[in-house]
Amino acid sequence: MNARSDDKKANVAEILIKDIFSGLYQPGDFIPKELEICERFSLSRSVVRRHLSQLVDGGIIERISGYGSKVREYSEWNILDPVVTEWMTRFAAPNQEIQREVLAFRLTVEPFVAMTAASKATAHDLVAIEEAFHGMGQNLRHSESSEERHIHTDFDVAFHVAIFKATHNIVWAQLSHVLRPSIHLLIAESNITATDPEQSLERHRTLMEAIRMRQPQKAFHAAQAVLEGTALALGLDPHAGLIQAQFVEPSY
Amino acid sequence: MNARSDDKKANVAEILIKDIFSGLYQPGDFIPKELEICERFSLSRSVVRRHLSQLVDGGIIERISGYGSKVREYSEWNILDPVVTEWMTRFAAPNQEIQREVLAFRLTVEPFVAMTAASKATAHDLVAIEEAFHGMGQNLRHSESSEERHIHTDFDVAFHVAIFKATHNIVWAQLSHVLRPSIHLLIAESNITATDPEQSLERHRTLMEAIRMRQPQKAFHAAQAVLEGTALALGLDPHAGLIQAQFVEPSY
DNA sequence: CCAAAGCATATGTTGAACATTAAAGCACTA
DNA sequence: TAGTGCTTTAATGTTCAACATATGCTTTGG
Repeated sequence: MNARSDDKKANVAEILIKDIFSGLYQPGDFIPKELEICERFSLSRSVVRRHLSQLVDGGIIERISGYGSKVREYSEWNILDPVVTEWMTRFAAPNQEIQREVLAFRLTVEPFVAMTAASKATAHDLVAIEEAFHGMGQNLRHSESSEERHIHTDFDVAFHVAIFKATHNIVWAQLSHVLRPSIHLLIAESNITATDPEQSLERHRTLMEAIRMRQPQKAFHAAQAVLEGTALALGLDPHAGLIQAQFVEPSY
Repeated sequence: MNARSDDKKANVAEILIKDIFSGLYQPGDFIPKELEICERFSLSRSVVRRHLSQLVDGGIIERISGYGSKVREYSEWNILDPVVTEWMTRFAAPNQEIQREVLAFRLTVEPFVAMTAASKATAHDLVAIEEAFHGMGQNLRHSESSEERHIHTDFDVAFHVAIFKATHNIVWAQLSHVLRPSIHLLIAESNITATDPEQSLERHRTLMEAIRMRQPQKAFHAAQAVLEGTALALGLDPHAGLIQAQFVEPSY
């Protein structure tokens, strides 16, 4: 009877996810059987099965009828599933490998998104972007407590998502929803280790102004600069696996 | 007592999806209540609820406790969810609007993927791409029966997926899984109406060679050419709602 | 020694009872 | 008569228990 079994409201899916992320259950391993989980958390089979099916939907586990539930290889996980990215944000923050992959993807995609936004953004979009930016500035100045930092991070995420939406393309808008937790993860991590938050804010301002002034190419480079700043704050090499720089320069 | 109610094995989720795609239930409308569905298809509430929750996961419907299930706006749909793309592939084929959206999605994304693949592809990746390409060529020459055409389509899909994988980025690789059904849809449709399959094959070869020769810019344009060919075969305007054209043209 | 039948166990499916929520109708009051 | 609050009604949400099916292991017969 540990602390867990007393908490009737415990989200079994999240507890299992934590155990999987921590390495207690590794790919190939089998997690406890349904009835064991039922007994341990004093839950009915229905609720346990519903939670387990969340893990199945996320590609985390594979259920073998009459045998058990096996943890799948990391490459099989649906990391684009909003539920999974949410879990990753909350429970797998220290995983450098995944951070690097997500950052590489964003470095490929976000400059292009910013460029599109620069040519498509309406006044309404600019309002959203500007509000997020001002929120970042406000909470930057007195970011003593961890709570203040959290608010700053929220505005930072809102800033990036607003740019995705300003493309007025349903695909990018959808991707922003999916990437949202990942963006949150990267920002939260980088803000902790950020050496110069003022400079980061200035990079964001440059990006915002480029979009406002309808300067796609400038927006492209400004977005790159923002993400490179994030990469440096994380101690990652921003140029690992990048190619679009050589693509853009000729157009100057 | 229509034909449907006799088919006990009818997949309720798919039937509802078909009705929604056909416009019988439009965004804002309410679909039939659980018990009505139960009676109409002679199914228990458990199975009906499980199917309805699939639609909820896909963002297709919103369930309001004590009231009903409302069809959500198209923009709310999780078109990146593999299940949803699968449905779109199978039930929305005649829907030009959705085809256009899917094509716009790929036209936005695949040139970037090809570009990344050109700088990242290993010899092993090239083998996969080349095998798919040769498979396309083989089944192009004697594509009399519909079965032969099906094989050709499979190789075509494999070709595009192999390029996604060649980026060696887990996010792009995941996106290829998600896009797979959509790619299949577009290719199958375009192959039927294709006026010049030889020319299409040649465009694929150009793309493959660009990746092999590590020429990111050439790969970018080659991927665009392939997709524009697909668009023309579908009778769609490849430049409708696209933005990267203005980005690419300066580099000519 | 091998193979087929049987057993034990774990997951899959179903139906019913009960709980919760939201809209609509009704009565009471200012 | 308009408005407020309670009751009713009908839908969705939750839980439980019984039964069905699949898998691995054991036993038994040749």
